Amino acid sequence: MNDTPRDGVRVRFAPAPTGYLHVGSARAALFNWLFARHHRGTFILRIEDTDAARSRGEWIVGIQDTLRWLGLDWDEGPYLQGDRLDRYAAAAGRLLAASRAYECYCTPDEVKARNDAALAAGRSPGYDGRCRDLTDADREALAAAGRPRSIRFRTPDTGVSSFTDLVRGEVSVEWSTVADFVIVRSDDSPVFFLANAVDDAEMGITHVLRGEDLLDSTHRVLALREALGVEGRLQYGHLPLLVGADRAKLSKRHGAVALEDFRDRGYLPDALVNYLALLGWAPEDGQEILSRDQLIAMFDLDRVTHSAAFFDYQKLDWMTGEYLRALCEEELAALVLDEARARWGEAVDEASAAAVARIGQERATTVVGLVEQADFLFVGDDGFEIAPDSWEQVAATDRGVEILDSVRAHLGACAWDVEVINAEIRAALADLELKANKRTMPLLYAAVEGRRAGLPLFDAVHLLGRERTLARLDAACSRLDA
RNA sequence: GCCCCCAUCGUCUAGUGGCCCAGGACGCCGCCCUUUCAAGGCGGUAACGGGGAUUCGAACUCCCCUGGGGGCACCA
Repeated sequence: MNDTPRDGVRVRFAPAPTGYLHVGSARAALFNWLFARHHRGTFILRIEDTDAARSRGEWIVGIQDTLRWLGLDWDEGPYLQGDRLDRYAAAAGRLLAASRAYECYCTPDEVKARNDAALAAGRSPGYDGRCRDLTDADREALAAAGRPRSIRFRTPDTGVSSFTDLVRGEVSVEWSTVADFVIVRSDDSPVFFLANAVDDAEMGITHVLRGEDLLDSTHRVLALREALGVEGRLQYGHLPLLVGADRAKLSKRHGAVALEDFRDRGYLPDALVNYLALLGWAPEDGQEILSRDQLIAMFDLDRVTHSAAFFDYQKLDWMTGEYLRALCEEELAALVLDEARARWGEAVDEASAAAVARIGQERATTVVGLVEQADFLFVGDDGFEIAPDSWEQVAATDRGVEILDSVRAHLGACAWDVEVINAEIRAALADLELKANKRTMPLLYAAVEGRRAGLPLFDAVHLLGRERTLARLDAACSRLDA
């Protein structure tokens, strides 16, 4: 597959292991992956675990599992920043020696208090530079007094920082509005900016694609690279944010945002990848259903959009349905079996699952939704019940008792074949001069499937078996009669 | 408070000065099909935030306003 020479693209996905993989991060990972694959470059996974207080080993594992589930394979890594602390310390030392950084003895609480005060007074927050020009004597005194020491990067006082964003074009800011920032904590651990700049340089990263929420921090990282004397060029591209219904950055309160949630709800990785790719990017020809290979072939940063995108669960559902319906019977049967066993235990047999897949495929939207429609089949007879709202709507059916009785009689001794069942039920209704339509059928659906709408009734009855079907018809009948 | 980014149907978007009284997709509405509900087919509703400027001509260029979002941590 790869006899074409690489053009040297090296990108990375660098999540902090402080929680599950957020769908917004996954989208960023996907764009990096697509970019790398499109250019036959290298996709690197790097774990930014410099925040010891929030990082957890289990998340490192979880993020990798989820990336694999999504099908985003990486070529290098995972590199853990926790394994590379000496490099960051060395870099900090160089910055200190060159006076590009300085030791700061303000505590986080003090800085925060001063920021709050500034804000309250109508001034801008941001480090006020108190420790910027300390003398050696000052530092000795502060250290002797037992004050903790962090290291801050000295940002330029004047001038403009500017870079060409891969998706937005020229982006610039006045240095005077950018405050000095901490690069090494008082416990000597490196902060994101430092580790990030050092690693991108040492790992030979060529392009960085990340969320727009990191746009402002780019100037600071670029300044760090410059101060560190990094040679190679690094190009940044900032992707539009994913937002919820209120247009705010997508978060937990908007619904499912953890990738595991999508997996648990029966979404397909291919469908999710396809949908995510269309959030902030569109192919030239407007086609929407795209395979991974097509995405890779067509992906182009020039076609990344600039404004925030609303994560539309409805469209995701539609797209998932498209993929489900395109699956072959065996593939869908396997998914149904897994989901049914997750819901109803190992007792669920393969044949039933396969049957559900076969009769439900053309109506499927999600695997979970499909299996829910088949609950009537998997639930034990003592556990079967008719959904209250369905019963309510169906209980008023004209001549309900007669219908149930008639159907019961026709199904009592006929051959057990879908087509025969079909004919018998129609005959049962014909006896009453009724037809199989939306006025009569919902009652039967409710009686047999526990809901007024669901999998095709004749197949459902066939799968359920005569005995169980008759019992349910009886139960519904006596309930209606009461 | 300051800084940055963004601005086409409800939503995702196409559109880079005339092909646009703006195209596609999801959703929604209607019809058809039909054993329910879906799925499917057909049709419909619906948008260039406002104001200037440039131009023979602006959704597309520039400016202002407005609106939305993001950032300003010893989080990333």
